[in-house]
Amino acid sequence: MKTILKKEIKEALNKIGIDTDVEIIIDIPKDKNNGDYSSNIAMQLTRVLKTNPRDIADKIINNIDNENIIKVEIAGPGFLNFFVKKDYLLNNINTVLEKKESYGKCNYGNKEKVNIEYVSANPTGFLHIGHARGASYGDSLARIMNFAGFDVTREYYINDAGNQINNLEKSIKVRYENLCGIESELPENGYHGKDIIEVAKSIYDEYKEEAPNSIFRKKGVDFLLRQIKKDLSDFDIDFDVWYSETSLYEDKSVENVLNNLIKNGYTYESEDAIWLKTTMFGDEKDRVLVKSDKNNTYLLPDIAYHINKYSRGYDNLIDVLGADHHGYIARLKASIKMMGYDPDKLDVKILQMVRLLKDGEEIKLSKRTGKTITLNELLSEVGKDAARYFFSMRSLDSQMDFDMTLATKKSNENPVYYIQYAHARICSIIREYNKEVKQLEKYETIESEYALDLLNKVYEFGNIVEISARRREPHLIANYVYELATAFHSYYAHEKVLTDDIKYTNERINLIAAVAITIKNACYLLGVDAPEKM
RNA sequence: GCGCUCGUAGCUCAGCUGGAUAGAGUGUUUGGCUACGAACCAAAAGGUCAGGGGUUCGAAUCCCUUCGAGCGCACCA
Repeated sequence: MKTILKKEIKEALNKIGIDTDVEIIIDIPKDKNNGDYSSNIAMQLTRVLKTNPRDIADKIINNIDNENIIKVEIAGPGFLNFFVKKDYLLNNINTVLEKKESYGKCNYGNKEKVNIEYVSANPTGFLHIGHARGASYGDSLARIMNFAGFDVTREYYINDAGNQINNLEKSIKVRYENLCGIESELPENGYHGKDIIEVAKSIYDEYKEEAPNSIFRKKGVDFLLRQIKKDLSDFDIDFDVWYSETSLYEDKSVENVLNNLIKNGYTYESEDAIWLKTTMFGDEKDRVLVKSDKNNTYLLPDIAYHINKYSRGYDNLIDVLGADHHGYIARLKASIKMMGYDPDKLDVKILQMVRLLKDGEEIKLSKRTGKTITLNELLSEVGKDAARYFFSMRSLDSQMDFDMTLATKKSNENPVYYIQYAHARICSIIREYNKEVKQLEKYETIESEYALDLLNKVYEFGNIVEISARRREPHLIANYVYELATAFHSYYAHEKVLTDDIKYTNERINLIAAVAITIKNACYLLGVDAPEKM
């Protein structure tokens, strides 16, 4: 409908002899007295044409003629308010029933290849609540972009090669020795969490007191990675590719990248280390690639990794990182530029920190002390749907508080139940109806304000998916589905669905069935279930 | 000190990238089940959009500045 109106306005402008490249924007006014749709085009054009916006609006109206448009009004300073026939809304009921789980899909993405990398937590411990936000965001974004017609790859980068793995190895070994009754102290940068004790225990169970030195590293990474995969899967988070940092050493990518950078003169040696001239491309200082002890910094293999992703032919790369990594973006992008790739194709999404509260007091997360709340604990205490929705509903930019006591004790206050309740209610009515839901040729009895509001919301869904994908903001879907549930609950309270009038009933059953499909699809995009009973 | 992200109702947050009277939830006050699920609906109250300047027909939104918060500013990852 928006595109029809845009075209209509464009043609009207042509008829008046106005040729402009000003984008025509169609809005849906909050107040229904201002029409079904509105445009501010006349006000936009005042700057160009230097005439009164109401005069321009008047001319446009006189040149608009479309069977779907009932009337156009000029309002306020010069808004064009369109009132349109409701047929398109009513016909949309059949569209929804026909498309079912693919209702809301579109071709906005044009099959472009997108790689989204998220979570990518080091396999040095269990996932904790801080990872949950990124996981939730990345997964929902992948679902949404996929729905919007992108060819999405979900990827997890496993940092199984760096210094932190050496620390992991040492930490496990100490815990293992403790189990064997040997006194032993954790190293300075060791991991203190109970997850490490679990790893040591599993090794002890397998080898008793005769574990060979060589196995701690591999056993540790394997054990933790297995647990990470399980936790993510319980959280309904999937990946297509698990990319190992070690493999970048094995196939010489890291070496090649280093040689390439040296060859092209982007490096220099100083104080026995190899530096990269990232300041050439906007970074605030140059960065070390190879330390004086000949070990690589994190940056070098990460460049190799990103170059690998580029060379796999993605049109767009998305990295999801925590706020504590934002200073890292500039050097990464500078490096990518040096390697001859376009850094603008890489979009780094920064998610703000989650502050964890318990009984209103802040709990500091720390891997060193091992004081964390794991993803696993979160799931068992709060539940997957409540947790997923909670993370989905806020924009990435907001720092959020997660109050465990509130989340567990008052779990019914989580808006996700409000949404699921709407879905369950509809399913319950359809069960009562106890007949097959079939498309109807005509819808003639649906006309109440509540029903039309509800239909409008259902109709909006495709548009919301597209905006959400374009802006890469899943929280728009979360807000949308909440509003849809509100529209349904309100409708439900004002109008009965099941009556003795068969035609009346059939039309309304189709209406609410379409709502249920839309709720379910939106919930799917958020990784939330839409149960039929609760 | 310098960068990034923010500051919106008592609290937690939206606000469709500049539009019409700034919206939800929660909390407070009130009304509604012998109706297809009351985990619901309806109503009231609650605002200097952190403060100050600027840009224009029009600013919570863009620019400058002050104040405040979180996070960065490693030969850590």
